Amino acid sequence: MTREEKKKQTRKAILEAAVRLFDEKGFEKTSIEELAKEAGIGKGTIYTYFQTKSEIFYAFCEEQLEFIHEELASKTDPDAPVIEQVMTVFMGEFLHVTQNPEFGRFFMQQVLFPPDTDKHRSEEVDNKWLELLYSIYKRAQQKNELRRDIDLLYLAGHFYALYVVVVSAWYSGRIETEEVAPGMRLLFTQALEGLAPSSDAISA
Amino acid sequence: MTREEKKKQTRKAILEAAVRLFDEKGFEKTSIEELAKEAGIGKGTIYTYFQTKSEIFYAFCEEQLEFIHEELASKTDPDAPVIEQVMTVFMGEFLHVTQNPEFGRFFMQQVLFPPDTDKHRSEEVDNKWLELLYSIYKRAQQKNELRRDIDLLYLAGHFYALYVVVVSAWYSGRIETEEVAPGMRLLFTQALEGLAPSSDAISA
DNA sequence: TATTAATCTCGACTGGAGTCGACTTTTAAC
DNA sequence: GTTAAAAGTCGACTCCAGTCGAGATTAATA
Repeated sequence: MTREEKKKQTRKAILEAAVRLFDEKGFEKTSIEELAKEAGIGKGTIYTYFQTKSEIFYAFCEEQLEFIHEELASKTDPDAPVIEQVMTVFMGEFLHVTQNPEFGRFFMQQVLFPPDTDKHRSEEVDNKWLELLYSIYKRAQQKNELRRDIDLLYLAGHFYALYVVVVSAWYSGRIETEEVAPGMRLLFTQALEGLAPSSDAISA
Repeated sequence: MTREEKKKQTRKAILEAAVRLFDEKGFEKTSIEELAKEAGIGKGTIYTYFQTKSEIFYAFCEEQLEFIHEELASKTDPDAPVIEQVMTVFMGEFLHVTQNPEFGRFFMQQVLFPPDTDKHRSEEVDNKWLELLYSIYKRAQQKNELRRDIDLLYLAGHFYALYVVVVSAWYSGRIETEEVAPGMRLLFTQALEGLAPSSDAISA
């Protein structure tokens, strides 16, 4: 069907224009009208493909996620201590997200505290992450690096929480870029000393 | 000076109008023009008192914080176990922040990931919280409920991180309202089992 | 191919945040 | 008290996200 194909092409054209413009001028400074022009269509047409500007943003994130996921999956050594794997993943994410700080800020805001309309979208993004992290935690549990009586979700939540607060501290200007990695490592270590099965097992 | 006084009055009038309208219709649905009308001044005048709409929001937060702070300070029993004190504070904050979910969502977004222009403002809000929490952690360290070799900032960051991730889970619809308190308690307990000085000291 | 229904496209339009410069009020100097 | 400058007030204006309905394009039927 010619019609279906055309729709897919148009959708792709919008997304490609979005990648180009968001990368160049950031999300907030790119207007829908510009985006439409860049994609070679009318403004109103955008809204038959995406309901809001932020929905375009989510689609954009999914593309980026796909990319960074592959990179990270290949970078992490499944036999390294869990803290190293988690550091690799989160530092990779941090560097990627803050490459364009404006984009990253919006990304964090939307994923952590989505408006009702975007809940579903933000959940999908989250789930992709959880998949990647679950495999790390599960393996660590099997290797007895992490307590087995803790639910994977709470394990994931615990580490994720620490990551978020570090990124937040960076955005608030409370820590500098070079303090991010050591700060994160310190928090993870603190967490591990409690999360580890035996009392005085792991330490920095 | 009559002029100074007048300015203070006008500022107060704007803030009072803001409290009324934000409370009634939420932040995003209150337009500056309405706000100006309610305060009995012109739209442009608002901008001589506050640079952006979100700055009005921060001033509003400071008022709210003042209020909830007093309430929480009186509610927390300094002799209770640290986990109880922390639960009281964060659950109090959670209930307050999510009383108007739209407001709370915006609040969390702005305080955690402020745009450059609002960094200073968001820091002030944070610092007020840290003051309250520091006193709890410090006392707990003295009572040997918390490890003494951990910097207060990292202690605070650790608990705060867990609070944030729970609120985020609630906003993302991953947990229901009645799961917030037990979820938070579970995470705090996990954290404590590592943060506590001796190996098997505290447990749920 | 002609006709009609369904679908898609568009840009003029609405409403709200933030700007700007003309206008008004206060202060201060004489 | 007059007047000039400084400070404050205002709403018309710009810019942008999102809406809407009129017009164009495609699909389906005969």
